[in-house]
Amino acid sequence: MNTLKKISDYIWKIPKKEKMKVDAYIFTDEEGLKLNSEALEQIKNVASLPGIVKAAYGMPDIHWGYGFPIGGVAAFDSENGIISPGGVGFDINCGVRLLTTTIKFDENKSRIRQLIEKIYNYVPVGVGSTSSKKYNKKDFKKIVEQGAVAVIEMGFGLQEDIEYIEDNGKIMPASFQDISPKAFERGREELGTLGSGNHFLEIQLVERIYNRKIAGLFDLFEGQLVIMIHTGSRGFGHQIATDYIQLMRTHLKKHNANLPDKQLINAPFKSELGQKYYSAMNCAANYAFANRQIITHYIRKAVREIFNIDIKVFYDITHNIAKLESHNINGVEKKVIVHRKGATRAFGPGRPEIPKKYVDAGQPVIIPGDMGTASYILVGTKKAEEYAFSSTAHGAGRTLGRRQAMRTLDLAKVLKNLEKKNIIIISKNKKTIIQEAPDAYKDIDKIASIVDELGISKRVARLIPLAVIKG
DNA sequence: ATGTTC
Repeated sequence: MNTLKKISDYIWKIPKKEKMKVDAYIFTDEEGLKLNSEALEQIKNVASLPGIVKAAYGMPDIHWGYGFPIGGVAAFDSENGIISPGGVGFDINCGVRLLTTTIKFDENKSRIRQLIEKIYNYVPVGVGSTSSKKYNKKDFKKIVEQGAVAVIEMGFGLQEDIEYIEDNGKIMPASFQDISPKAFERGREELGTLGSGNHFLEIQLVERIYNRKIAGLFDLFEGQLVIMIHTGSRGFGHQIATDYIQLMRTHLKKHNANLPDKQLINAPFKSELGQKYYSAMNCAANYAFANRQIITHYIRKAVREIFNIDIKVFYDITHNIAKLESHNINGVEKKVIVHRKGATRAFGPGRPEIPKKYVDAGQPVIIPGDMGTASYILVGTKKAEEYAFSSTAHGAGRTLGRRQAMRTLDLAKVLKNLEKKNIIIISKNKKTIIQEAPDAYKDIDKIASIVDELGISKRVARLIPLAVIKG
C-alpha cells in the first residue's frame, strides 16, 4: 500500500505499476490521505482504463464513490478511449450557481427570514418533490436538447443569463431519442425542484475578499448578500445513468470483462453505445442547467417582491460531467474526453469559453461548503492546465458516509451549532440535517487553501451562510 | 445523488 511518493506538500504520486497505464496524482495533505485508502485504490483502478492519457488525478476533496472516486479527474483519448457513467456520477451535471444582489446585509438583517421563507414557498424541495408543471413531450425535448436556452425562451429568466452559464447552459450533441421513456416520465415533473441530500439553496454573506481587483470585476463586495443554488439533474440524470449502466452490462460484456471493479463499466467513446450515452448524459446536463435556471427565476421573483430589485446570474458551474476538450498531452494538442466527477473546470485567463466580462481574470469557480460552513468563489488559472486538465476541487468532501453520520451524530447538537452561528435553517427532512452535518464533511477552508496554494485556482471571496433551505 | 437497497 505504501506506493505513495511525496512530490511536494500537496502533491502525491502513485507511480504506474501492474494494471495502471499511467501514473496517478493526489492533491492533498497528509491528513487527507489518511482518510482515503479506498479512494486511492479507486484512482489506481481508473488509471488502468483503456485510452487514459497523461495521469489520473485526485482533488483535495477526494473520497470514495461509485467506481470512480468523487473528486477525481481522468481524460481519455477521443479515438481509442472510453466514456464511463461512473466517471460522471449518478447526478449528472450536479452543479452550483451563484446569484449576486446589490443588497447590503447590515441594512437588511431583519428581512433575511422573510426572503428565505418566500423562496421556500416558490421552490419545491425534498426527495421526490415535483413541480406544479408537467412538461409535454415537445417542450421536454426542447429542454433536454437546449438546456437553459430553452427555458429562458419559455419565460424563465433573461437572455443575458446565458452568457454566465458554463457552456452557455446548452451542451451538444444531446438528442431526446437517446433517453428512455422512464427517464422522460421521471424528468418531466421534477424540473424546477431542488431535491435532497447535499443539495441546498442558501442566502449568503460575502464575508471576506482575497483579491479586490478580481472581486470588483466579479461584482462582489464585502457585506453583500448573494444567493447560492446547489442542485443537479434530479431523478432524470439518475435514470439515465442507471439505464446506460444496464445497457453497457448487456451489450458490452466482452469489452468490460476484465475490469478491476465492476462499477468502472464503460463504453468505447467512439462506439454506438458510447455516443448514445454521451448524448443522453448531455441531455441530463442540459436538464440540470434548465433546473437551476427555473429556480433562479423564482428566486428573482422573491427578491423582487421583497426588495424591489433585480438580481444577476454571477456564474453557473457543473462539477459532474464528461466533456470533449482540447488539451496539451505531452506537447501535442489532443481531443480528449475529460471526466470530472466532483471536480470543477478552472480555465485560466484568455480562454474563449469564459464570459467576456471575466475573461481577463479567468473562469469563475464556485466551491460550495456543506451545511453551516463557508463557500468559496475562486478563479481558474493558467497553471491548472499543467496539473489536471484545468480542474480544481468541488466541495468539502465527505468524511462520514450518510449511514455512518446517522449512527454517530446527534440532531439536537447539529441544530444548536447552527443556531449559535445565527444560521436560519428550513428543512424538509430531519434525516438530511444529520446526514449533511458539518461533522460529516472535511474542512472546506482547508480545501480552498490547498487549491489556492497549489495554484490550480485562486481564492477571490469567502461566503458564509445566513439562511439555508435543505431537502 | 436517488420514487434513499438493481
